Amino acid sequence: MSKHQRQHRVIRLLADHAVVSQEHLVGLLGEEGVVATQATVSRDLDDLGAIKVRVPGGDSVYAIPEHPAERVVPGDQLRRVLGEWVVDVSSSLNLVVLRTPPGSAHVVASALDRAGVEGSIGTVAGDDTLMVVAAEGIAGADLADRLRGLAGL
Amino acid sequence: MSKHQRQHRVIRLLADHAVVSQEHLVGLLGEEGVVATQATVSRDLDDLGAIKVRVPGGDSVYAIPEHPAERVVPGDQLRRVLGEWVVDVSSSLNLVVLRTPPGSAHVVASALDRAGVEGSIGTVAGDDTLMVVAAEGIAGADLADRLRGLAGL
DNA sequence: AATGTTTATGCAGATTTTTACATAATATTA
DNA sequence: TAATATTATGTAAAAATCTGCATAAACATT
Repeated sequence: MSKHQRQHRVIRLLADHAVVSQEHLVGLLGEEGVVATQATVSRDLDDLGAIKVRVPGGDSVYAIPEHPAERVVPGDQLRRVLGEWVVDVSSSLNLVVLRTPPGSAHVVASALDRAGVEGSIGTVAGDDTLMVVAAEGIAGADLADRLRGLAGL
Repeated sequence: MSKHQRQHRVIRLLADHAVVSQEHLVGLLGEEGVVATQATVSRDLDDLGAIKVRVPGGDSVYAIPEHPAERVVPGDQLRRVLGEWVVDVSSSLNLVVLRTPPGSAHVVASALDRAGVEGSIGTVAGDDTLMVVAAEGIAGADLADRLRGLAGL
């Protein structure tokens, strides 16, 4: 059971149950035969950008914000994705073009979107190429430099 | 410098230079400041599906087949990709539906395409979902079972 | 504020991945 | 075919990742 697979179960469990604590979540995972400790689910919830929200009745349950903008990919996680998948960065005017191995552009675009990179107003991804549109007043070259840094290039 | 990043350089170097041996490639990488041994580039070339082709003049150089179908993702590599990214597998008639984390469906589809999975005639990927079309005479459920196995589910 | 509950995190061990070294296997050339 | 050059691979070390334990920090309740 990979980390992604466990985290997918977490997402489903949060949708299906009113999970009030991390120990609760550990229990629910256990019922599915997935063993994990509170420390691990704490990190999973962090990875997934989950938040605890108050619900009518006074108690609070975990949930994953619908709107991606509310989710936050911690900088560390973004760096990990860029470092692994981005193989080239270039720019022109207000655009930054990132290259990836075949089929991987969406992974990177998705991470960038969720991380809400400062100075980027959006991304589009093809198969092995994605473009990041720099906000007005932001030079693509500067944004490119920043992304290059994150990618370790 | 991640493995993907190094392999991307290999692809570029093979396109730009007539690389006659793995030691040659090691040298070219070295010129770019990337240190790697012959054993490593041997595995890289394998990962990339590179082949050695005869060119006019009698010597043979490395190249990566244009047509993806000529490339082969070794079974081990495919298993790795599916195990990491596939979080759910289901099927209906001649279709298998795979779910992945957001943005990762293309990675999986791309790997499946290049691996040339027996009984699959093609894939389409969205953001977190991809479909595999089973060949006529192949039950989607059977194909699904096989993929589930590869994904460790 | 004190107590109890819940969550985050430093650290170490376990696991996985990557890579180099050494060498076996293969291919090439004389 | 023998000698040489090239490539593949078993093995171990290094590096990176993941996870549990222990505990600190944060939060809630009385």
